[in-house]
Amino acid sequence: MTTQAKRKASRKPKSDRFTAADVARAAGVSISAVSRAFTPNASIAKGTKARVLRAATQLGYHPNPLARGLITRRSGMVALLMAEVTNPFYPTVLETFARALAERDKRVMLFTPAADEPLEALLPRAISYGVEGVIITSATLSSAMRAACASAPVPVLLFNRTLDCGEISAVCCDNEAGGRAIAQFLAERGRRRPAFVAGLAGASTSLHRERGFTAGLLQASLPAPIRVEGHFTFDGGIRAAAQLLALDEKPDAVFAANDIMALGVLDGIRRVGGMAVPDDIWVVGFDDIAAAAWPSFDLTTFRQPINRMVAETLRILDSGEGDAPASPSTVLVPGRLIERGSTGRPTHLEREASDAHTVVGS
Amino acid sequence: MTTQAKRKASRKPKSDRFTAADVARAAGVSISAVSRAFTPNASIAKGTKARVLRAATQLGYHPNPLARGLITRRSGMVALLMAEVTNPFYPTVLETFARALAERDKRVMLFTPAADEPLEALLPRAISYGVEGVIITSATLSSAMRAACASAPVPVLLFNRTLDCGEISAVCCDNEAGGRAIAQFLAERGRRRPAFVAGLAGASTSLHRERGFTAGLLQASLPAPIRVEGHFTFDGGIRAAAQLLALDEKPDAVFAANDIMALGVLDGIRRVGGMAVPDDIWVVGFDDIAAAAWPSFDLTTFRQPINRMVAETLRILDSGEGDAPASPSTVLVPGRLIERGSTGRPTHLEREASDAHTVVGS
DNA sequence: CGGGATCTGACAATCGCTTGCACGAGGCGG
DNA sequence: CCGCCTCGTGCAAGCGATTGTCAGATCCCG
Repeated sequence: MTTQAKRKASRKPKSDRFTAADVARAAGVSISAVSRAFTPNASIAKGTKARVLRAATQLGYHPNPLARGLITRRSGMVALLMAEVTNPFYPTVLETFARALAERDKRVMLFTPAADEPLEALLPRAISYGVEGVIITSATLSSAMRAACASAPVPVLLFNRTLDCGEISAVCCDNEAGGRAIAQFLAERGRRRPAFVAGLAGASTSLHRERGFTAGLLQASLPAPIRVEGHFTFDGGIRAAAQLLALDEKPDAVFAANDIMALGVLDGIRRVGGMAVPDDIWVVGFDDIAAAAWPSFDLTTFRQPINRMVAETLRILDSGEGDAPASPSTVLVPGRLIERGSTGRPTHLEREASDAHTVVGS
Repeated sequence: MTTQAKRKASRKPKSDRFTAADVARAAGVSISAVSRAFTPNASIAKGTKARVLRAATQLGYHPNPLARGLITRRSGMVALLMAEVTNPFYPTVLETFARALAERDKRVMLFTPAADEPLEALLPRAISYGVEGVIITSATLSSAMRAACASAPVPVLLFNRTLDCGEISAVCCDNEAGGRAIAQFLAERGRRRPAFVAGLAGASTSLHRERGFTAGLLQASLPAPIRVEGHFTFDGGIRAAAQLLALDEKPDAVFAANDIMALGVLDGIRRVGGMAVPDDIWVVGFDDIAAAAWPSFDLTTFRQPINRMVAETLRILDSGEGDAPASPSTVLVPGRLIERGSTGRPTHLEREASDAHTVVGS
């Protein structure tokens, strides 16, 4: 009663939300009981739990994540450090994470490094929010950052990149296998002068894709690829195409380390003129972003299984929440080559025509 | 000393982070003083504040946002409810918000509605995290949602959509003016049979752009546009193009309610064949996403000033944090027509050639 | 039918911080 | 030179939850 009076007297109504005390009163139990009702396998009688939950539902009560996080250090939030939002691959990743976490009743907190700000400044901030884990998708990692990650009080995970030192867990598409698959594919189809458009210098993704690609070519008795830089951007791809087509001995196949560059390469080739895809030159990307499937591009690419990668990431995160932070593990998820028009596969229109057995006049 | 011993003896080291108590000890003041040092215009002597801040910097201390949020209800987080992450316009918005908020030392918490989940279920969850504001970018708003927003204990803002009832604040590009500008532009350049590709039925953006477009056409003594639906998606744009080109009297200009549909329209036109852009038909979009500028598309579009829109949104958010939640306001930010090849402007290549006065052989 | 083992739920301390309140120290005018 | 007002500070009571501890209720079995 006093509490109620006090609550009423308090100037601000605070919020219309109910607290554990309200639920406790409604269910005729103590606050602890309410807490336990919401704590998995806590010591509470089945009947009491049911009563509490019913009252809670009726009042629309949910435990306050902030208050809970203050004590348990588990706030129901996961930090996502993401730098390259301009690459369409990452928004998809972001969305997949958000949905997958929402299913576990967790939220994603986004950290985007400012231009001048080093990544490692973000980590303590994220941790101070009591996040349950940190997922990093940034292309390169300074060694200072590496150390900070390894000694963080919460699990830190790398997504779509790996680290040679086995200090930090990582989930990644099998980039090397992908590069090799592409090399093999191109070799089998009779391509003889391959080129590679690299991404950023320090990025493991670009590195591993290139390594696999080169190895695969070698295995097929082809020369190492002509190599140009594309900086992981569309414009970089355009410039790369210009460079490649300015060569005396032009390549007959280009593998760009990601889709956005590959699209740039396609546009660059069109712009320069004189060579046509796929008649004179083939183009292959990596990621399988939505635009790769657009008719204008119809880009052959290596699909990264985002769903599986996200699922693996969260699995590791969950397993790392025990007291002993599970020893760092690196998970490589296999991808898949998606064959489209940029490597000679009939375009939609032609496919439809050839698929149509009852086509008039055939 | 005793405290220190206790801290050491405590089983879990909790975290290596320091608390206000540590800083207080280091600076030789009380915990309250530390708190006040970090509270803008709190009653604290200048010297004390400096001493505290120095100690804090030395220890790398930052107030715990969770604990602070528990009391003040201001956790330094802003919720972003965003449904359509597949439209490349929104990742850019997301990033802009993240950066702008980071400058104010705030974070963005992302809420993505699950397929079956109605938007209004997300709002209480967001509020329970003590967010300082909620920004909604979802296309349509149920009336239940509207009511929930209006009575929320924190400022709720609509981004890139407006509501006729003036209950909720909104920041939006001036869509109607944009539609009108496009109509005027097409009319002046001699287009005579306009078409409009609509987005989603209930979306204010599509509605207002269409209204402005139709009004502008009327003003220029042109007929109302032929109208097809595109559902705001690339594939929808492709289908819309097919529909339009199947007509007996084909349009000579298409305005799609957003860029992603416009790109689809371009690809659809190519695929159907028989008509060329811009020789036979013009295409205009809305948003100015990155892909609109790609040479393959070279799409004329109406640019939304994301930076200004985000700035306005945060301004309203800040102003709404006083006790009296400022009366709902709707801000319309002007956009700008970006003329490119899809409406007859010379392509990059041609521009470069004509710009180059010293071109060999000219 | 009674005693001990097993549960269950209440009490209270705690997480890290904010803030109303009271109090002591100065500054100033009278 | 004194009292009053102001300013700065520390104390302590929370914010809304979790959780170890412990007393009372329940239950089983001899």
